Parts: sequence; C-alpha cells; structure tokens
Amino acid sequence: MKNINPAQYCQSHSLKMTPLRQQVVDILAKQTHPLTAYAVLDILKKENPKAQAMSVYRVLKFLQTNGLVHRIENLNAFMICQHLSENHLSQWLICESCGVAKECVTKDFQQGIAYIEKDTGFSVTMPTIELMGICHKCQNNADKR
Amino acid sequence: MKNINPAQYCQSHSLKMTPLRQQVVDILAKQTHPLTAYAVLDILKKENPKAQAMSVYRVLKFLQTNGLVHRIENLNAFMICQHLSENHLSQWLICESCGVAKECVTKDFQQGIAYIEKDTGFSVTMPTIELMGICHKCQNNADKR
DNA sequence: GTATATTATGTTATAATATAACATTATTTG
DNA sequence: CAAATAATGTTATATTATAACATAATATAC
Repeated sequence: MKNINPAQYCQSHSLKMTPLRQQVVDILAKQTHPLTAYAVLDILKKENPKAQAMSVYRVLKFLQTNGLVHRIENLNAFMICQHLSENHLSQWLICESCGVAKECVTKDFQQGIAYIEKDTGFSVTMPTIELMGICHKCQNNADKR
Repeated sequence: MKNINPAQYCQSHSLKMTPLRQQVVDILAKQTHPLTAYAVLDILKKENPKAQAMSVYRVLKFLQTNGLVHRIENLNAFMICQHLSENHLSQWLICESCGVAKECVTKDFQQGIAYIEKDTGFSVTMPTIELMGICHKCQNNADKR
C-alpha cells in the first residue's frame, strides 16, 4: 500500500481521473514549491492552450476534496499530496527563503487535536498546520556569507 | 501580567498605538467571528468615512507583525489576539457552522514543533494551526433537529 | 440501445482580496 | 529647528476566486 499513484488512488476510491485532472496532477507532481492556481494555469496552457482559470480552480477543488492535493493557505497555493497512501493530516514545512514545501509528520499534532476535541467538544473536520520558517539548507547558506 | 490590553501591550513593547490602529483594534476586539479586511473597512468607515482599504491592510499587517492580531488563513480574515499577555502560538478552532473562532492551547503542538525542528533542522518562524470543524454548540443544535 | 439524469468542462463576466507607487502629514531625533 | 523616519492618504492595478449559464461527456434507467 506504499507509493500509490494518483490514478491508482482514484480507482481505489472510486473517483474519476479525467484527462484534465491528470494534467493538473502531473503538473503539481513535478513541483518542489507550491503553485498558485494561475501558476498551474500558465503551465497547463502549454499543453492545453484553451484551458482557463475556472477549470483549474474546479479541478484543484476536486483534488483537494479528495485528498490528492493540499492547499497551502499561507501562500494561496497548492501541493501534491506527498503521503497519498497513508491516512494523515496536512502538515507542512514551508521555507520562506527557498520556497520549498515538505509535508511533515509528528504524532504530537495528532495528539494535540485529539486532546482539544476531548477538552472542548469541538469536532475537527479539516486541520491546517503550516509551519513557515527557514529550512536547514537555507540556514547553512546564510551562515556561509 | 494577565488581561493586558492592546494599548498597554504597545507601551510595554515600545510600539506606537495610533488612533487608526486603535480604531481597528477596537473593531476587532468586539468580534467573535473573524473579519476580512474589507469587513473591517466597512465598520471603520462609520466612524472614519474617508478610510480606505490600503490603510486597513497596513494597520492589520502592523498589528499582526506585532502579535496583536492573528490572521486566519483559511478565511482571509483577522481576529484579535485572545492571549495577549502570554507567549503562545496562533492556534485556532473555527466553527464551519456558526463561524465562531477561538484560540486554543495545547502543549502537544508546541512539542510537535520542537520535535520537527530537532528532527529536520527546519527553524519555524510562524506556525499556522487552524482547526476547522464544528463547535460543541452547533453539534448539539444539529442533534435537536 | 436510446432517453434521461448526472457529472465534467467550456466560456464570459465579475467579485473579493491584496499590493504598488507616489503624495502628504505627523512624529522623532540630532 | 532641520532632517530623517514613520504613518497615513490616495489612486491605480494586480492577484485570487467565484457566479452564472452553455455545452459535452458519461452513467443509469428503462
């Protein structure tokens, strides 16, 4: 159940992977940095010149709703899910210097959410955990100057 | 050091609390729901008819940078800081049904961030933790129907 | 297999959110 | 007080997102 790809994921979740959706997935899968909807559109237009913003937003919404893509709220941008096969929260490390975004995992967040739900009766449907900061590499680069 | 107000906070942090900033703070302090910048503007205009979007964005940015206001990224909206006197992360519970937003606190998030920093070398400058969901009250209301 | 319903996409227009650039006013500091 | 800095005013415009309606593709019922 590891390294499942988006098309397989759609099959096993009875979701329809259309050509347009696949194009958007393929674009996002190549990125190390989050892309805005319009940045996706610009790339998409190279292979699909008639593509339009509305379609991109619709596809992104579908992909996000179904867990294939995460939205980075701090950047109004999107990343492909990096842990497709696992049941997980969207937790991101986003470097303010180089712009690279990586999914991160720690049980503490899961625990924190469980604690808060128990403590307050609040039922979490969608957690957003985004840690803006400076990645290890960029810290080293800064040191060298 | 409890229940410090924004003006006092500015004094103790050598920040300038101008009339415009105070007006925006006062508006936000009355809310249980996050307000967008333009929603703040609409209210602000009642007492300050010449106020404009640019000014509101500038004031909000100042207040956010200095920890008096938090931005709710999921809503493009702003809330007054509800724990001004304490050193804390921005952690929010946001009800998708009634729209009420509350700051929440759990050590687990703090721990999770510490763990990730140690594990990856990533240095967090600004965490965003937003838990969208349904508050206790709204769950009860739904049950009654 | 064709009609009907449903889902996906196309298309145009516009709403909502945010910032750039430059001018003016107020405040601080030497 | 002069010069520098910070805050706000003002206009224009960029960026992000959705509404509304049309058409095409696919699934489902008969």
